[in-house]
Amino acid sequence: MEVGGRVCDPKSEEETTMMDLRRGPWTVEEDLTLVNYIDKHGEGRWNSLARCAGLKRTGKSCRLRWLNYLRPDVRRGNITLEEQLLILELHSRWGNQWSKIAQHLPGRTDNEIKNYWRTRVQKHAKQLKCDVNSKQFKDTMRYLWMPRLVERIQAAAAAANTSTAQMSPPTAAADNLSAAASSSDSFAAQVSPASDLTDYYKLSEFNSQWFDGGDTTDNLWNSEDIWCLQQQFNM
DNA sequence: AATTATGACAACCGCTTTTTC
DNA sequence: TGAAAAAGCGGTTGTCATAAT
Repeated sequence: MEVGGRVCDPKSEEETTMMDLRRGPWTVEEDLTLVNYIDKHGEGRWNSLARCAGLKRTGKSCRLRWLNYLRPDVRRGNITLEEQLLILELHSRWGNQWSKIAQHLPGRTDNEIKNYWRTRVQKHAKQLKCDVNSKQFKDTMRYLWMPRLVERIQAAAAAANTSTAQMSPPTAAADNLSAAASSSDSFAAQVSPASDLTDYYKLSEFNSQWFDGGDTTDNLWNSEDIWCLQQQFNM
């Protein structure tokens, strides 16, 4: 039997299904086996790949491990400010279409973005005691969080420019992000008529006093920010 | 120092869509 | 053209590290 260029013994397929499949975290040996096999034979046809490579894993599990962790172009490490802004913008347009969003963040996986959203963004919604899908929270993102991200990205770029002898212009990506944050076809224009935004602009003004430049990598709100927003939401 | 709570991320599950035969 | 298999996707859960008590 030949599957996707791979030759497998049909008996081994049956035997494999009879065997207990491994689950849970992958071992270094399993990772090496998978990487080496894909290096030699390419990816795809995951069920037969798992069998032929001798991995006691489902094809699904192999595919996920490869796509989310072992692929050479997977980018690891903290989500940057630019990436955060892009995620917020794209999510406001497309909702939970993680794979679609991931396509616009090279090296990031849908799983990683989904995890970011759940652990970071939804956490803020929870702190504000509002639903992550509520208009209030979306507008807060749109008119407070995203502009603040843009400010921080621009500030970081400016700082980098002044601190290096080799001046480089602001990145096109940063420009695009700024444009995205104010683009007319984006979420805000769709769901937030200007007449409804008075309160949020007030909120923005109100909170600007709290955005005093405290700088952390991924927390835009400190405890005081959260308190103030809560007061506003509870009005 | 031990225990508990929390956060981050990896992995699994169930369902839908696409591809193959 | 329809059935089966494979792939893809989003939601959920499990595991581990670290912070808090």
